[in-house]
Amino acid sequence: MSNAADPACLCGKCTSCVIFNRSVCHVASPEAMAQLNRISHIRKFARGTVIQGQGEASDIVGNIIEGVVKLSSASANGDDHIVGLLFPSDFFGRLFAEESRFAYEAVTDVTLCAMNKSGFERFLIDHPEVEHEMLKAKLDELDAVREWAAITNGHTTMQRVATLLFVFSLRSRNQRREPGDQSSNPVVHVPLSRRDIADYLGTTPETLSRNIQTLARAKVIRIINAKHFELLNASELVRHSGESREDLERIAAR
Amino acid sequence: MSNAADPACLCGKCTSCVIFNRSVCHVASPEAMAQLNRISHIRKFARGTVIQGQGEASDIVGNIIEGVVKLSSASANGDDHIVGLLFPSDFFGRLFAEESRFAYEAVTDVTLCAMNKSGFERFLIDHPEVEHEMLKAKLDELDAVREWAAITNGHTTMQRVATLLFVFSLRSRNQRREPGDQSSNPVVHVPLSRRDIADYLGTTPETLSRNIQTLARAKVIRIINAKHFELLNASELVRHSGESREDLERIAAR
DNA sequence: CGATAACTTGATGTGACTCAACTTAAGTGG
DNA sequence: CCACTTAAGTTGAGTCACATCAAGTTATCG
Repeated sequence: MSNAADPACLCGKCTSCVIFNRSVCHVASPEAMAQLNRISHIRKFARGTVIQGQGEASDIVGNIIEGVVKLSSASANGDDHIVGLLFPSDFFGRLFAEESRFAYEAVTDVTLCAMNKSGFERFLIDHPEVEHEMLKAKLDELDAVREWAAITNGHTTMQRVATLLFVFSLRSRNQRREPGDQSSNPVVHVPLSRRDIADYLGTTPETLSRNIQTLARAKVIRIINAKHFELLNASELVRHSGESREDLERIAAR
Repeated sequence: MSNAADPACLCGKCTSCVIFNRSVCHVASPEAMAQLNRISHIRKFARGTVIQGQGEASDIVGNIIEGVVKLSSASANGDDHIVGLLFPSDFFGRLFAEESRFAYEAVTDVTLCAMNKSGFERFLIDHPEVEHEMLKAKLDELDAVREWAAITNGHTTMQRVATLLFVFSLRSRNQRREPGDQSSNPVVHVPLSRRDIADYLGTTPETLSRNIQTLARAKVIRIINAKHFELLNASELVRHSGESREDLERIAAR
């Protein structure tokens, strides 16, 4: 296990990292990289695992390497709402706080580049250039969360559904097609259950289903299976979203 | 105008700052304070002024000393939504971005401790301890925005109205009463128009008005005038909000 | 292959938006 | 300082999108 080519070997872990360019790590100096290599370790969580419960003491942070994590908040009356989704290269966990206000749950199988929270906090003090990058990332995230809040607030369910589908289509643009799929149209992969999508959009599974079926009947999309859709008419989808294409692309970009 | 006691004199501006303790400035060293004193200046904006338009190049940043600023986003179809409110000691403006995604508008008369954006960005590079404080503040803000999004998403209009009133009551707890007000009950001051409140809560002025009147008929509040309410029954208001008191206090705290 | 969960479809009720009239407050100029 | 104007807020009636309850259908997994 001391082979330098072995991805599990600490020595080369970060240099072969698939999300390196998009994570905060890319500004780290060689010395900082070596230290990150020392304090980080790969951890995997199965789909459905609650990585961190709401209100629990937060002790791990890190970057998502693979999979999707949902951030949710349960209110007093019991119903919980998804307040965010984290994708590969997104930073995971809550720095500089005793506990997490939100629950983190693996929506798919998840691979994490995990670090001890206080260990990483100490690292940041020594490496302001990484903390600077972290601040920039969080400012972008703040804008994105506000933008998403504006969408879920002021739009119809159909507009939200169309927005989500289009944004996911842009995100999964460069992913491989489903096996056996011959079409030249883009395939949108939404790795969430209907319930999770509904929670994220602030609606119910029933209403969500109706809207998806309506889009399918209108030949805007074709339902391949519960989590895959063929995009038949992108501009119609944009029209249904009520947003301009530029705005949608900006949302997807983050 | 070179008198050291003169608040307009640069020399003593920051040391007499009323929001110093709550702003990021409080971690600045004496040397850093001197530099902040040099690059900052007080600016005032009249109620209704658009301090920065959506998509405009952002050139000024700073702290709000007095007043309320609304952050809003207008979508393609024209309707705009308030995605945030900024209060005294909150940081204003968008660092590390060419333009602002949102419009900043003075909801009341506003006093700002303004700085040139790139000037402050350069200052942060030299003073990582302030940038660190900025990161912590933004992480708190991120949680608060997500929490608010969860509230506006999954609750009825009445619950949102009650939440807003209660949170504002906690915020204005230590403010002076309206002149001539004899009651011992707390007075909630909401310095926003019905339209602005409606935009913030994701509803319409009509529906908002109906809910406020319902609360008044139920003797939960008494309407003093359009922007002032006497809080007659706090626990009933909490009950209407659908949130636990602790959650509401946490939201108000930020 | 049977059991359980996820998803879809249908029928029904209602909260909130819309359109419209009215009332009250806030500015403005004579 | 008061009449006039205009904006802000309230109230009412009608409609509709969406939630809810319920049943059926299709996946998923042991």
